[in-house]
Amino acid sequence: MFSKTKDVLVILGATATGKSKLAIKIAKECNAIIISADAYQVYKGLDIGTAKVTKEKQQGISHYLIDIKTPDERYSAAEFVQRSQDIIKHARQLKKKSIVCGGTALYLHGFLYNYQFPEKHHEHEKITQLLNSLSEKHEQWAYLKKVDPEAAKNIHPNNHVRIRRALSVTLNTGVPFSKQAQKSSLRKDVAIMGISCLRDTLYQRINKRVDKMIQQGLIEEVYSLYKSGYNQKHQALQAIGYKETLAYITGSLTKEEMIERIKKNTRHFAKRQETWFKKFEQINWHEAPHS
RNA sequence: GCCGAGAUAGCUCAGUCGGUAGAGCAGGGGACUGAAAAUCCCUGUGUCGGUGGUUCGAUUCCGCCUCUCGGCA
Repeated sequence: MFSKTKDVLVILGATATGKSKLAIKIAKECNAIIISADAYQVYKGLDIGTAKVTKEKQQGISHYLIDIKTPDERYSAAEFVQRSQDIIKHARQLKKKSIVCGGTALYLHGFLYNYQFPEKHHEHEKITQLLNSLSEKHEQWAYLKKVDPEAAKNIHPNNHVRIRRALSVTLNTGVPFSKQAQKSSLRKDVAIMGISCLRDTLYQRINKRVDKMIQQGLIEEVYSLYKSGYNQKHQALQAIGYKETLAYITGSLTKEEMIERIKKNTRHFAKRQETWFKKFEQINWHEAPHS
């Protein structure tokens, strides 16, 4: 797994394939620390629904990038890439190996291919106003086409989230969004291990895991977040398992609908993860351990 | 047992005034460079329950049969 030149192991795979457990096992054998590549395990209080590894299960292995944010804070791919970089440096000083383990594909891709994200900028007031004034369906896209035709070509007119980002970056930095992304190659210090699972089996595991989450108290967990004042406006509660449970708590879904919805959304999610991973190079695929 | 309603895609159903069918969901595929567990795109052939009849032609009309769901016994 590790070698002289590769002291970082990336473990990736769809949700519910048993990555975390495997990471701990390897970390114990190889004197490694674990860095979580997960967009939602960073949040304190989101434990059951994110399948966060408990302290006991961590078995003394240092886990990084877990519980570093409160649910009202934001987190991003750029922050992950930056922080994971720093942690690996730190680990090297301690003569430890690093395992990057998670399922947030954009983060992993950003890490592996050294994404250079645009300089952090504060959106100018004027630009925010301008963007907000472009409220009609395809107005923003038409505008993007004017300022960055290349980006407009690659982003579907309906994809308002990405259009909005492309516009914001282009207008605030003065450099077209499409020119910001530098193609770079896979970093040399990593080995990549992918955990695969047959679609049918994976879906069964997901269904089972969701039932287990409910048993373990997902609803109570979300309710307590809700009582603390967190709601669907916060990035943290957009996570699968949380948004649906919130809808149940506020009465727009029945319990059965909520559970089915969580399962379905998790299935869709797993499929999207797999689509991402097909793009990654040099993955050594391994069959998921039976659980 | 009688009366009524139904049987069409994996599911829920629409439809064809007779020219072999289409939506939603599920499922499948894809995009992705500071929200990514987000956001978005593409993708629908199935003995139209069985059988006989009318017809150039039936999933559509008629008869019978089977099954399902209501109601009455």
